[in-house]
Amino acid sequence: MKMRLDHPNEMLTGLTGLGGLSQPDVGDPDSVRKQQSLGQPQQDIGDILQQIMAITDESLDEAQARKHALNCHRMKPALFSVLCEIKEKTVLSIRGVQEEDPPDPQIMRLDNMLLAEGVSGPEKGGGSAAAAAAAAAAGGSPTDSSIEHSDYRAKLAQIRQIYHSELEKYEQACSEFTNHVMNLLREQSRTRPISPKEIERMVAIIHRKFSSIQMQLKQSTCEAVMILRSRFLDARRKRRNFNKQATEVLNEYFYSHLSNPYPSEEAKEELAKKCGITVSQVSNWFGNKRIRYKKNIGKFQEEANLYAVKTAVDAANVSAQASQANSPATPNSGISSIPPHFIVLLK
DNA sequence: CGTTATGATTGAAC
DNA sequence: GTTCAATCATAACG
Repeated sequence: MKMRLDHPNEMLTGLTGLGGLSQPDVGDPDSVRKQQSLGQPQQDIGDILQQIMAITDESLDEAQARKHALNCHRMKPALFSVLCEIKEKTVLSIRGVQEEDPPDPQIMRLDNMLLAEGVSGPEKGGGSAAAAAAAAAAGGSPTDSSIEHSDYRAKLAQIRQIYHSELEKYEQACSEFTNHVMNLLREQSRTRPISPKEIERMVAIIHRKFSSIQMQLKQSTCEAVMILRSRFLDARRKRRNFNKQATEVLNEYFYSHLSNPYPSEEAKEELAKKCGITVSQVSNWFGNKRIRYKKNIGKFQEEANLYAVKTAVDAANVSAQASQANSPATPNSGISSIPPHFIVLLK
């Protein structure tokens, strides 16, 4: 199975666009420069670009020094307060882009499924519980089914491992990136006003972006699990016949209740226990048997006679004992020739 | 091989 | 929910 997982870096590039979004143009380096040369004629843009392009490693120190000088400029506090004022006015327009919806229904759905499948959640113990339940549902003799499912479990564990390592990677990348951005903002807050709310908003944006990637991961993991399930757990692919004794028991019941071959829930449970199969398998068997018997009664005649004799003997024994004990029991089982309305009266 | 038997699944019906 | 009918996919058989 191939897991299509997008690399975190891809979204990092996408995030930069979002980060700048709706950010008022009050604090870029350009405006700082303008503050410094407030009284002088406007500098040519080309000039500035030239300066930027001319920056080299050696000039970085110089730039740092200039920045420091800027911070210590006597006009700085006053300008900063002006910026704060502007910001105060524009901050109103920023609001309203804040509505959140933390309980994303889709991610909840995926989470639930991964949990049910044993991919997320507790280690091995919980993981094999789902597999064990599936094994029980698949039925068959317990000897060979465990071998098949060990393969399944190994594959599931593999998916699980990939899922968790990817998840961890994403989380690490997310916190790293968040830290980076926060540091950047904190650094910038020395030259432009940045409210804690803004930082919060930024962090929220980052987290949202990362959680959308997480959802992709969860989605593809779910897909992989579903494929695995259909490959290994689709019992149709590895059908095993019931053992002889089980079919014996089922046939016995079927032909001894031929007039009404519909076992009740309790009867099904008992048959299931006797045959070492599940209740739904019993239901399947009776469903198949009824339709196939009806379709070609002739073909089953021999079988019917065989079991009829068998149960007739049993019934004879039972009724003999019963009639010996007390009142004549109703030989209601077997190929009863008593009309339905009499049976009703006898109940 | 092809054929038949058989357990499971699916979709419609009640 | 169950049952029927058709169908699928495999096992068992010759």
